[in-house]
Amino acid sequence: MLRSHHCGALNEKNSHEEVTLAGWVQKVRNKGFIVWADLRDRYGITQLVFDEERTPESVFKKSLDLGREDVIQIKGKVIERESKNPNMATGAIEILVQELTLLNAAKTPPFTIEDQSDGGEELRMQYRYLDLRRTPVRENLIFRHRVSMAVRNFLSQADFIDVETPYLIKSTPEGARDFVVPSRMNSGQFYALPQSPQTFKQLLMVAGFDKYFQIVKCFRDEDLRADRQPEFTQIDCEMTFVEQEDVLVQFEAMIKHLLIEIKGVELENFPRMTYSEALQKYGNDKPDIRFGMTFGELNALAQNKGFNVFDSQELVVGIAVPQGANMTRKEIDAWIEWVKRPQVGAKGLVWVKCNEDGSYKSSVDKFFMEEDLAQWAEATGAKAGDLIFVMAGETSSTQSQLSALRMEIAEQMGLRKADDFAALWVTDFPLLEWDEETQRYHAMHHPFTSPKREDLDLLDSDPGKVKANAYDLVLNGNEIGGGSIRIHNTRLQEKMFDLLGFSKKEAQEQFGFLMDAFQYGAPPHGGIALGLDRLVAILGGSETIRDFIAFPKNNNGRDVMINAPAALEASQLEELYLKSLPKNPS
RNA sequence: GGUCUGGUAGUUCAGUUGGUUAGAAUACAUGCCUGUCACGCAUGGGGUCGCGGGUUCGAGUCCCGUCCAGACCGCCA
Repeated sequence: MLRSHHCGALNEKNSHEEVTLAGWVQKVRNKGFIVWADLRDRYGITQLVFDEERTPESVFKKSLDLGREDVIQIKGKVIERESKNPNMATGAIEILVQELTLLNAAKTPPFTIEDQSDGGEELRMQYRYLDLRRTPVRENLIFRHRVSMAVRNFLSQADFIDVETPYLIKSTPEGARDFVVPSRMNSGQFYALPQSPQTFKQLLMVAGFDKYFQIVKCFRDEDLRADRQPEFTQIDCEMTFVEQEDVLVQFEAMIKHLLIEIKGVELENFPRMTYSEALQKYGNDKPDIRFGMTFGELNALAQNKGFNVFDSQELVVGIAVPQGANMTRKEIDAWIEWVKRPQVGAKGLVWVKCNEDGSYKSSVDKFFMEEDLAQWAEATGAKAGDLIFVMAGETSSTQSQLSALRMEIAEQMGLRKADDFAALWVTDFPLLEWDEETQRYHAMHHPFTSPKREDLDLLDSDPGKVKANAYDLVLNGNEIGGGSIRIHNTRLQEKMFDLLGFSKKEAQEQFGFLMDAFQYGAPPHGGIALGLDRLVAILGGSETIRDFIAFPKNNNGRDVMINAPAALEASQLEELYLKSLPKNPS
């Protein structure tokens, strides 16, 4: 062993002990007659002292050459400090060094390895192995480890079995774009990386595994976001002989367990909200319910009163901003500009100030009486001192625009607190979604989701109205999981593919194995998949999953450290039966 | 595919209306310092102002294009 202790271990009780330590030089403070060096490892920092009088001369001389991030080993004696540092775990002691070995000298790193680094995002990603030495980044990964272990322990104790499923599978046209991998042994053919182990876990249910889980990488070739990476980790679960209620109860218990174990927070029972209720009240199928500002529909109150902008629209809807009445005209205008940005895309914003004295002042005073505005206040739940923002337009876009405004206002008012947690289930999603572009239905969840029994008749007459046995788990306004009760009947599955525009032949080619399996005694089953990256980030108080991934990709899906993706040599392309492409001039 | 913001010293940033030799902090180097711990003090080196073009007597600054980064919209069964 190169060390007897780690750098967070020693305190007064170890005084006079001879120890051997190894680690990285965090910082050197040279006072002339005496040199201190902070020695760092994963566990902490221990101060080394080199002294003209008490350290052998050759060792003292060597200490003058120590630089940041040098890897060293020292032997010395634990002594009490003359001036102690109460802010450090090891602040009462230091090591009087007798021997110093430079194990590996380090170049000066391009940014400081401190909690508050001077390095920017891009540079730290390029030298991610240095960034990972920083305490906050290291602790994020250790935090992830704790969450992941808590999940494993919980599920294992609940009789779930961890089964690995293949990464080299088959591309399917449904859903996200696939990452594909050319096959050398099968010319012109390609594997695809799984977007989810969906069909495999269903086959495990057919195989009788009863309860399965896997913490597994999934891959989607779509554009990135702060909360989306092309490869990400799911807590993938499936259960046999269950109905929707069983799945919700099981995984609500898991999330509650995690919150207690990881954050010491006890959650109330999760509210249940239907998809349509979520849209009506929050304009969003993943509402943040930690604060109010719920939607108030104003169609009946605001239409046909002479204000043309409202009259022709499908939906007039408002929210009450608490204590918003004292906003200045300039601040209100800034919000109007904000919603008009192309990312939000609203045409405008009507405002009503609910003054403390019970009077109302609005941007539409010409068209509405105070009595009208008082009714709006009631419909949106606005109290004296609040401000009402109103939007009008086509239902779904207006809902999402007002929702964007609601979230941004809450963010700026500090209502989205990182250490405040509220989860809910969103249920009764539509089974299908009409896609204007391709003029056909898409599965809202995925093609294996079962329709609600009471809606089976609608499958032929009005498929768009069919509700699914599908549910999402929402935490603090983020979708952290989604699942469904699956189809386990061949005929229903065939019907589903038919609705989605698959020919019999296509369905057979792509999912024949699954429909075959359903004919050999497939039990009723269902499950859920939770995004581990997002879950960890939110529990850790962030919505940026990159901070909780050891080696994440950047905005363009690149790993700037290893510089991937990259071009292939012509010989390699040939071997894979791929034509060589013109090289990117960069 | 689109919108917005940014790109100036190793790093993080400032740089006014277009006008002298482009600054600060930090990091780095050298020296000093008898208990530092964000040590202190002094000195020093360090710049293709992302790249290309244009306007102008003159461009870090204005215009066009382009590349890179970040956030978002589309997309994400």
